[in-house]
Formats: sequence, structure tokens, C-alpha cells
Amino acid sequence: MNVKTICLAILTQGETTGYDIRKRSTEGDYAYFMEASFGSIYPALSKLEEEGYVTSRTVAQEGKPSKRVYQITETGRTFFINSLYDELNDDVFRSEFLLFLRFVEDLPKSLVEKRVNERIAKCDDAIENIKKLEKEFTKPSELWVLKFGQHCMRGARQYLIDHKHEIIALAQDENVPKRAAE
Amino acid sequence: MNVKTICLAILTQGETTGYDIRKRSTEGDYAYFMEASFGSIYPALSKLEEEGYVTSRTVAQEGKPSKRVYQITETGRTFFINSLYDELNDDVFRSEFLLFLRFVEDLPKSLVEKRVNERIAKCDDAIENIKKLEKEFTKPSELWVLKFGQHCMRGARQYLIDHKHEIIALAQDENVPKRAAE
DNA sequence: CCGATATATATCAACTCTATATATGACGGA
DNA sequence: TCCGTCATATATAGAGTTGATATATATCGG
Repeated sequence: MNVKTICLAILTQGETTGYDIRKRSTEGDYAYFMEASFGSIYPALSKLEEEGYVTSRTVAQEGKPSKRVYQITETGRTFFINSLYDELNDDVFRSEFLLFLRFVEDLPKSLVEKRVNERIAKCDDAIENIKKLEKEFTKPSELWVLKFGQHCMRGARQYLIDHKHEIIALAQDENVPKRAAE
Repeated sequence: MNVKTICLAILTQGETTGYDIRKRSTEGDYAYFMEASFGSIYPALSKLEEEGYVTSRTVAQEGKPSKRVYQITETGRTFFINSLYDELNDDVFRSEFLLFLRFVEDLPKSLVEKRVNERIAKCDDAIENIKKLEKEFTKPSELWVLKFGQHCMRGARQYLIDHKHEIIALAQDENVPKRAAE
């Protein structure tokens, strides 16, 4: 998934700023299945503008820096919708948490319990946030995707709660030497 | 998650090649929560060797190119275990499939149904592969992580089966103009 | 005053992916 | 026979992305 596609997707819903695109892709409604950072968003927007897929204008603001608002063109909208007909690439999933769990036998029980509980709390937060988002959106496909995400998050959370005693039991008792720099 | 960490993790289980590290991180037991490609694995291994965390030797082979086998050093093993005490970064998840589902209102029912069915089949494949992996591994934490992954995959698959009629119903009837280059 | 936070744009160095090259070999189809 | 595909192997260049940082205005709390 490239950042130009992410920008076009978000811009189909209305004009906005590079800052907002980054915010939505890391914290908002798009954050559950995509991500992009400033270093890639601005160059992507520039390129999309060169290619005629978006246009922009600068808007002055009181008490804040002026902002550059981007809009998708009809050409850009067509290009984006057409891209949805392409074969889909595989999902990308990376988890330091699961890597951590693969080495619990080398780690103290207290740390493992701490990390599992932190993860459960993160699941709780995510579920609450998805419920909030569900109240803000009315487009049916958006709601479907949010409910799907909520269902997956609930499943993961439940498994962690039901099975956390098993993974904690695999960890070391507290005589494991703590790392020096801790 | 950086590729040096991935290499060290895999090498804690025994010496192997850059090719094998890439294979395990994209198709094997590590594939469900991490990924790395040749362009980053070889430079990472070189760097790790410079830093004294791994060593390597070249092994000639009949009928195949010779291979370079890497082993983790005790310093490398200690460094890796210590890194597990660090704060965990957030999971990364990106899905073109979910982006696609967010725009079904612009797409024909046949395409949406095709893509959802493909996804369900991918879930089935993944579940079968995880079951195979479960038979190969004996380390308890590895089994725990595989079972967690299987549970999550089953939950996603079930939701797709139960709710696919809803998302397909949102799509367009077949009079949507197909893209020209199709 | 400083750090944290928020809204904004922008960019650099480090990192990673994708594509490609090279090598040996096997297999199947035209 | 040749070509494409696949597998085991190493390696790298160019394109793309991340994380950190810089700049600007403003607010809040210690």
C-alpha cells in the first residue's frame, strides 16, 4: 500500500491538509488498517499534484500557521476508484508484542504479566475508540469495517484474558538477572 | 521492529542463512507477526557481524550456490534478550482489503464477492498452515503464539462468513462501468 | 522558563522494500 | 531445444517510508 493511495482515499471524502491526513492515518478512522508519516505524505501530495490527481491552495489562519488544503480532482477520483480493481496485496502485520511472547521463557514473570496486561488495556482502549468512531460515521461500508475491526479486537482481547495465565506460567521466576541498564 | 532484531531472534534458534531468514519471516513460523526482505536482511547481517553479535562462515554445496551460515554470538544473544525488556512499539497493521471494503459502494457486487471469498480462502489457508506449524514446534511459547494467531484468524474468518452478505449488498449492481484497461 | 500538547508545513538521514542480477539445478510445455 | 517457473543461495541499487527534527503560533501546568 503506498502513501499516494492513502492520500487519495482520504481526499475522496473531502479536502483536507497533510497534517490531517497523517492524523487520520495514525490515530483516526483509517488508523486500524493503514499508516503513513509526514516524511512520506508531503512528497506524495506533491507528486499527486504534479500528476494532476490533486490540487491545493494555501489558507491563512489566525493564531496558527497557515494551512495548505488539498482537494482531489475528478481525474484523481477516477484513478483511485480504478485502482480498487487491482489485485489486492497481502496484509502486513508486525508485532513486537508477539515476538516478545515467543521468548517468555527467558523473561521474568512480572515483566510478562505487565506486558500482557498493557496489551489487554490497549485492546480496551481500541474497542472504546472504535465505538466512538461508529457514532461519527454513517457510510455503511465504513461502519461495516469498524464493526469487523471491533470483532477482531474483542476476540484477541478475550483470548489474552482466557489464556494469559498459561503464557505467564512459562516465564521465569523473579531470579532472572535484570538487565544492567534498567 | 527492525530487521536486526528479527535476524537475532531467528538466529537464537540456531545458525542459518540469510535466505532462510527471509523465508521464515515471509512464509514460515515468524511470518504472522514480522516480515523482512533481502534488501534489508543482508545489510542487517553485515552490520550485526561488524558489531560482534553474529559470526558467519561460507559453506560450499553441490549443485547449489555455496551458502553463508550465520551464528549468533553470546554477546548477540545477551543483547537480544536485553532488548526484550524495552518498551514495546505498537503493532503495525496495513490492509488493502479493508481499504477496498471501505469503497464497496463504488464497486460492482461481483468484484466485492470475489474479493471477500478470496479473503475467506486465505484465512482457511492460514489456519491450515498454522496447524501444520503447531505439529512442528514444541517450545511452549511458540505454540501459545501460534494458537493465539489461529484464534484471531478463525474469528476474522467467521465474521466474514457471517456478514459477507451485508457488505456485498452495499456494492453496486453490475452496470458499473468496468475500468477501461481491464 | 520549560515541557507537553495542539495545529500546521517541510525535510533529512537511516532504514526497508521491490526489483533485479548472479549461480546451480529440476521440471514441464511448446 | 528453449523458455518459464520453481527452488536454494548471495547481493545490491533505486524508490519509498520512518523517525527525528526544524519552524511557526498558541495554551496549559509545574
